[in-house]
Amino acid sequence: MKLLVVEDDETTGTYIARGLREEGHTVDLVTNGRDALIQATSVGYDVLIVDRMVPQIDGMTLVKTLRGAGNRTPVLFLTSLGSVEDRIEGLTAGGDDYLVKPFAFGELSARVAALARRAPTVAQETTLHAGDLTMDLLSRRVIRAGREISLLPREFAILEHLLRRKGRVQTRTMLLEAIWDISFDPMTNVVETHISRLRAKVDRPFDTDLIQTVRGAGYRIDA
Amino acid sequence: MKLLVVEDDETTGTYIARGLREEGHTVDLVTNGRDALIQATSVGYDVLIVDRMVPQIDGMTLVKTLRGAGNRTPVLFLTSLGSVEDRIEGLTAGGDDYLVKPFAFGELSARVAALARRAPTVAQETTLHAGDLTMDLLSRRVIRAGREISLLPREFAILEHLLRRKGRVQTRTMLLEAIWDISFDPMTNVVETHISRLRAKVDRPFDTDLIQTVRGAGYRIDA
DNA sequence: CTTCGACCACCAGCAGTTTCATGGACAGAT
DNA sequence: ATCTGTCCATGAAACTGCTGGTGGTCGAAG
Repeated sequence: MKLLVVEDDETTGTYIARGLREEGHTVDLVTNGRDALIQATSVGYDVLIVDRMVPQIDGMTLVKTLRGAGNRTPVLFLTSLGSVEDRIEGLTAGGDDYLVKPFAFGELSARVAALARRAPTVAQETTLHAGDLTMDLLSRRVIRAGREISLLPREFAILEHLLRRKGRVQTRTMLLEAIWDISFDPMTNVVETHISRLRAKVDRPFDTDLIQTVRGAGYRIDA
Repeated sequence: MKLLVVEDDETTGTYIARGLREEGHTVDLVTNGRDALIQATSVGYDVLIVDRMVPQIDGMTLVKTLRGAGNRTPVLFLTSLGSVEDRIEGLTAGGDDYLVKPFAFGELSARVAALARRAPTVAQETTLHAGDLTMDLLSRRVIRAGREISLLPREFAILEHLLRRKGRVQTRTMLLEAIWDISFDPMTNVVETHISRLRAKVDRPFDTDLIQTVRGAGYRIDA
């Protein structure tokens, strides 16, 4: 099982990591929130073990950020704070379990195993690609050929939708339902307009066109 | 097996219902979307057979509504013409299969049986093959001998129709009804013209011909 | 067995229609 | 006031159906 431990206290961190490794798991250890975010988004973990109090990005914010980006990896919070409020906050932020220090290693191990069993994880994508274009869902950034492209929210949503369904034609109706959440024909060319604006930013300044029109059907980004 | 047929055309509806009853199934028949919704939610069916175009609530919306309510009954769509857009939606909106009218009853029967078994192969039937040619319905792409062929909507529809009925001769009349949705002779040679254009793209650049003329009858793609 | 005529199929080009792209105007939200 | 989302009008491009000429096929008659 692949685990990430986020703990700034060196002693505690290595102690946990060694214990889990002895149980046969692969363990990465980072000591601050930013590294944790990078690791968690670039590597697929089965469970994250996160100290509430770590430098740069605190554990709570870290998890909220991951959840916001669609990452559903189960999280076990470690904390020396044990107030009821803290627990509630931890659980509602998307953290799946909570362990108050000091704890017996056996309990940690058992909870990690339980979390992993409860939510068999598939590594979550946080970046989407097509050709020389990269979309980072966490930072909400789009880069093409080294240049950053700034997109409006709606444009971002459309591009994300197309990228997630790379190679498949998306009809106007599908887009209307997915992006605008309406299931009827608005009798206008909203979709065309937004596609046009998106193209102006994403395709026009570059040589090759990513967004393709499929006449009589819809739009598509090539695989 | 308990089945619900949603079809507003009386002739077709009773035809389907009788055929299925003769196979030993219990069949309910309704002629509009609202009755269908009521029936489907109050009675447990094994498969729904739904015409795309029915009064009050159209087939598409009906199924979406059911899915939204957590109903996972497999659905077989019946669609007469079917614009390209309609077809793509049918494949991805939660309907498990679709059948283009006119169809052989045997085919309907087989598909219903497959759906009831929840055979995953049916739902994934989004690519059609013949020789070295592959048609991907989702991406709306046709590849032959590694090369991509770009087809116009009508050409695409014809090729799809022929591929779905591989080995069987399709008469001009059948094509007119299936692709153009007209049941009279237009007194022109539309079909020939489009077949010709299709051949120019699909057959001429290659060694062997897929589309064969059956003199005095129609066209066929060999199995 | 060949020839002829009738029929059928093929195909290139044209023109009408439909569909799509785009720039600009406008209204609502922040 | 600025930014965002929507609507509208226009022009361009794509698509479709038709026409008419050409070539091929079949059967019957010579």
